[in-house]
Amino acid sequence: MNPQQQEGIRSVDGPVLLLAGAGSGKTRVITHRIAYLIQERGVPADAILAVTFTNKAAKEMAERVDKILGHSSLTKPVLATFHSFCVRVLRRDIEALRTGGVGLTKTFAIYDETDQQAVVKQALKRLAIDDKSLKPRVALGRISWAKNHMIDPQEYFLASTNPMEEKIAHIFEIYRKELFKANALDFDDLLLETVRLLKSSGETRERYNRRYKYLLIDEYQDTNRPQYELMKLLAGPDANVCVVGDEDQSIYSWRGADIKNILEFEKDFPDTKTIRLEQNYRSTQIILEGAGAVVAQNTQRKGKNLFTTREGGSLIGYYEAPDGENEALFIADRIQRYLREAGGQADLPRCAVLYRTNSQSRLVEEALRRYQIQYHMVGGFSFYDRAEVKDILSYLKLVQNVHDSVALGRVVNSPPRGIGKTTMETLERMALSSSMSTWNAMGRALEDKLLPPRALQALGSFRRLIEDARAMLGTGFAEKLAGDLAPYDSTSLLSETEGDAEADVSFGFGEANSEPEPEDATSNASFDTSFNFGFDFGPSEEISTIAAENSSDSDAAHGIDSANFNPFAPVVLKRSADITNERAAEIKMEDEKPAFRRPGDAATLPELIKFLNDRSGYIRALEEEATPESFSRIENLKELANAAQDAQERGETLHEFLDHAALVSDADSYSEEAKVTLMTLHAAKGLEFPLVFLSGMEEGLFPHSRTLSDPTGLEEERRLCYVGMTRAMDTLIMTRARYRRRYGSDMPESSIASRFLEEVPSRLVEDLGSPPARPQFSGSDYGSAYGGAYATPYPKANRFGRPSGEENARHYSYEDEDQSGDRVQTRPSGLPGVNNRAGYGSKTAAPGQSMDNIASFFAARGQKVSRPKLEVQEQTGKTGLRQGSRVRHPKYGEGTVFRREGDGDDAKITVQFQQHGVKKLVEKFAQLERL
DNA sequence: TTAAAAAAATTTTTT
DNA sequence: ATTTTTTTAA
Repeated sequence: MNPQQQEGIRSVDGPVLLLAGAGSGKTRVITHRIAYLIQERGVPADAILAVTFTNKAAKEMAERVDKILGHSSLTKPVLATFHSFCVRVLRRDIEALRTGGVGLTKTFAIYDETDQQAVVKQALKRLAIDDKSLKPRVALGRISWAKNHMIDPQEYFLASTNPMEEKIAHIFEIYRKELFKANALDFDDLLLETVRLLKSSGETRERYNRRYKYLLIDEYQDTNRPQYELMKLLAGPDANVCVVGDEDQSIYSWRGADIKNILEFEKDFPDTKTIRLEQNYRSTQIILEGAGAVVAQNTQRKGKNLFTTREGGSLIGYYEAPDGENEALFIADRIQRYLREAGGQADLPRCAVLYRTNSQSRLVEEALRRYQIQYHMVGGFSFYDRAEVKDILSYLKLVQNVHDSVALGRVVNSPPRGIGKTTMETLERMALSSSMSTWNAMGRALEDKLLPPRALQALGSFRRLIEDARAMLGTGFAEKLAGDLAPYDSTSLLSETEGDAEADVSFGFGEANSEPEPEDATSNASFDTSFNFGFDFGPSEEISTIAAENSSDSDAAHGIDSANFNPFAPVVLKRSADITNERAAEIKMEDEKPAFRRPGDAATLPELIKFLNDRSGYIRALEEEATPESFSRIENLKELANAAQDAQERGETLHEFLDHAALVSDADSYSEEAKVTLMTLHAAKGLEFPLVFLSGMEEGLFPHSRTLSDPTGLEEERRLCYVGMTRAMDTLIMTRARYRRRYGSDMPESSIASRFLEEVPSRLVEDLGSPPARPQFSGSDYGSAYGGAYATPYPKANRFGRPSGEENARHYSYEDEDQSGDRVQTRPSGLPGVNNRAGYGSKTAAPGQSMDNIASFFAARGQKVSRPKLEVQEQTGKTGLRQGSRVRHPKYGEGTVFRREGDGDDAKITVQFQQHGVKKLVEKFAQLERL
C-alpha cells in the first residue's frame, strides 16, 4: 500500500475526491476503506453505502470486503448500482410521492428499452407522425437526453427551436402520461423519481441519511445529473462521501454522464480532500506510455502522470489484416499460441478481445470456434432477452401490475388467441379517450359488451387467466390486509380465509396440467373454474372485488396497493403459524398432500410460472409447433422456472425477481475464470488482462463514424481507446482490417487506419506483419469474402507477403483441405493450429461455451453465456461439392462453388458462373457436373 | 385473424 | 447476415 492509497483508506471523515488513474489499485483502496470503517472506526457495516457501476462490480467488491473482514460482521455494507439502489428505495417508499390518491404504487413496473420503444411508437401513431421521418429510437434518445438533464416536456417544448423538437416534446409528454397510466418507470425514471422522493419528503430523506452515514461512489466520472443530485441528497449534512474516478476514463457522456461532476466536485464540497493515485500497478511501461500518448491528444483534461515500475515489456503489436475474417483468424491464432505457452505458468492465462461495436464479435467468435478455443462473450444476447422468456416475464409483470400496458400488449395474443390488431386498437382508443389503462378499458369493454362477441369471448378468457393468476398470489386478500389491519392479526386472517375455506379443494398441479382441452371452446370456461391450484375461488367475493376494483373506474388505475404483501417471503409462513388450532389441524391434513394449498396462502413463484405456462397455452402452442426451435424455447422456459425456483429459495419476492431480470447488465456476465473473453470496450472498463487485443482499429469504426463530426465525441472515443489499452497488463495487440464489409454485404469497403494508431509513438510498436495476398479465388482466405466475383483488391504480386520470418508468412485460413487441383496451394505447412483437419467438420468441435448449464448461470446471478452455433459440418453431400469445387451446369456452363448451406436434399449451393454470374441452386435439382 | 413471403432496415457504446 | 416491418394470401 503506498502512502496515497493509505490516505485514501483512512480519510473517512468529510468529502474525499479520489482521482484514481487506470490500474492504480482503486478497487483495493475502496474495499480496504470499507473494511477500515468497520474494523477500525466501529462503523456498523450497514451504515455504509457503496455505489458501483455494475452489479458485477458490486458483487465483486462485496466478496472482497467479506474476505478482508473474514465474515466477522453480522451486517453487511450495502453495495449496489445506482439503479438497483433506487429500485430498492422506490419499492419501499415511492408512495410517499402520492398526493390525493394519485401517483405510482409500489408495484410499479420497470420499462426496458423495448418497452420504451413500444410506448414511443404508440405515441407516434397517435400524433400521426410518420415513423420514417422521426424514428422511435431517435425520439427515445432525445427523451432520455432530456431526462438525464432533468428537463421536463414543457421545458423541452419551450426550448425547442424547430418543428421536430416540438414534436418530440409532444411525444415526451404522451410518453410520460402513458408510463404513469401504466404504473411504470423507465431506467431514467428510477433515478429521477428517487431524487424527487428524497427532495420532496424530508422525512424519507432523513431516514436514509440516518441510515447511511458513509457514502462511496465508484466511477464518478460517469455519473449524470440525476446521479449527482442523488449523491448530494444521500451525502446528507455529514457529507462523509468519497467519490472515486478518473476523468480520462469518462466514456458515458452519451448516457448523460457529465464530466463536470468530477471536475467540479471540489467546488461542491469546498473542504474536499483530494487524493491522487498515480502509480499504475497493472501495465508495463510501454503499454502505459502508448496509452498515455493517445489520451494526451485530448485537450479537455486535467492531465496527470501515471507511472509504473514495470519497465520494458514487449512492444505493442500491430497487425494489419486484409479483411475482417483474417483479422479474426489472426487473433484466434495468437490466442491459441498464448494459451499454449502460458499453460505451464502459475498465473491463469486470461486474455480479452475488445471491439468497439457488438457486431464485430461474430467474426472473432467464428474464428475461435474454428480453433476450438473456448471463449466467453460479454454482452450480446441476454437470457432475459429471448422472446419466450420475455413473454413469460411479461405475464408475470402483468400479474404484478395489470396496468402495465406494454406487457399486456405483448402477451395478450401470444400464443394466438384471436385478439388481433383491430381489437387491441379499439381497446387502446377506449383507454385513451377515458384515460384509463388498457386493462381497465378491457374490463369496460367486457362489462358493456362493446366489442364483437368473438373478441369479447377471447378477451374474457384472457382476463380470467390473469385474474386467476393474481388470485394465486393472494393479491386481493393482501390488499384488504395491507390496509388498516395489522399484518399478523390472526383473527382478521381467519375471517378472511374462512370464507374461502368453504370452497372445495379441487385439482393439484399434476392433474390439472395433464388436462388441457385446447380445441373445445367451452372447455375454457369449465377449466377456469375448476382449475385453481387447490383452491376454488368460484364466485367468491375476492375475485369480484379485484375485478370491481380494477375495472370500475379510471381512478382505480393506481389504487392497487398490495406491495406490502410479499407472497414469497417468510412472512407467509409466519401467518400460517398464527392460525388457530382447528385451522392448523386442517392444514396439517393438507400438508400430507403437498400439491394442495390453503386459500390465503400465496402461490410460490415457480408455481405461478407453471400456472402461466400451462394456462396461457404458451407451452402447448410451442409443443404444437414441434420445431427444433420451439423445443429449445420450451427448454428455456423450463430454465426460467428453475431460475424462479432458485429465487424462491433465496426468499426473493416476485418484485425482486422481475427487478433483477430488468437490471442485469451485460458487464455483469463477465467471469474471471474465463480464459478468453470477448466484449466491447465499454464493457471492459474496470477489468484487466495479461493479453489484450484491440480489434477494428479503423476510422469510422473506432473512432466511430457518429462521433467524427464532433470534437467532444472524438475525445470520448480517444478516452475509450485509452481505457482499452490500459486493460492490458503485459501484452497489447492492436489490429485492423484493410477491407471490411458492413451488414454482411458482398461489397467490402476499404478502410483507413484509425487515427489512434498513429498517435501511438512508433518506437513502441512492433509490426506483426501482413499476410500474403491471395490470387483471385484461391478458395482460401478471402474466397468467402470476395468469391472471385470481382478482381481481388490485393496486389497479386506480393503473394507471399513480406517473407521476413515466420511471423510474416503466417496465413490465416478458414479453408480446410485443398481438394481441387486448380487451387493454389498456399498454406504454409506445419503451422500450429491452422488448417488442422481434426476440428474442422468434426462433430466434437468445441461448442464455445455451452448453454447446457443455465442453472448455474442463474445461480451466479446475471451471468450470460454465449451459445455459438454448432460447428457447421463441411457438407459435401452425394456430389462431393464444396467451396472451391469446379462444376458445370447444363445451362449456365462452368463455374465455381462459392458456398454451401443446408444438407441432404435441402442443400443449397451458390455457384459463381463464368458467364452467368452468381446463382443460388438447390443441389438436388441443379444437375451439376463436377469437373 | 393468421401465417407466410417479401421488403427494408440494421450497427455505437448501457443502467 | 440477421432481424424487423410490411405486404399478400388464405
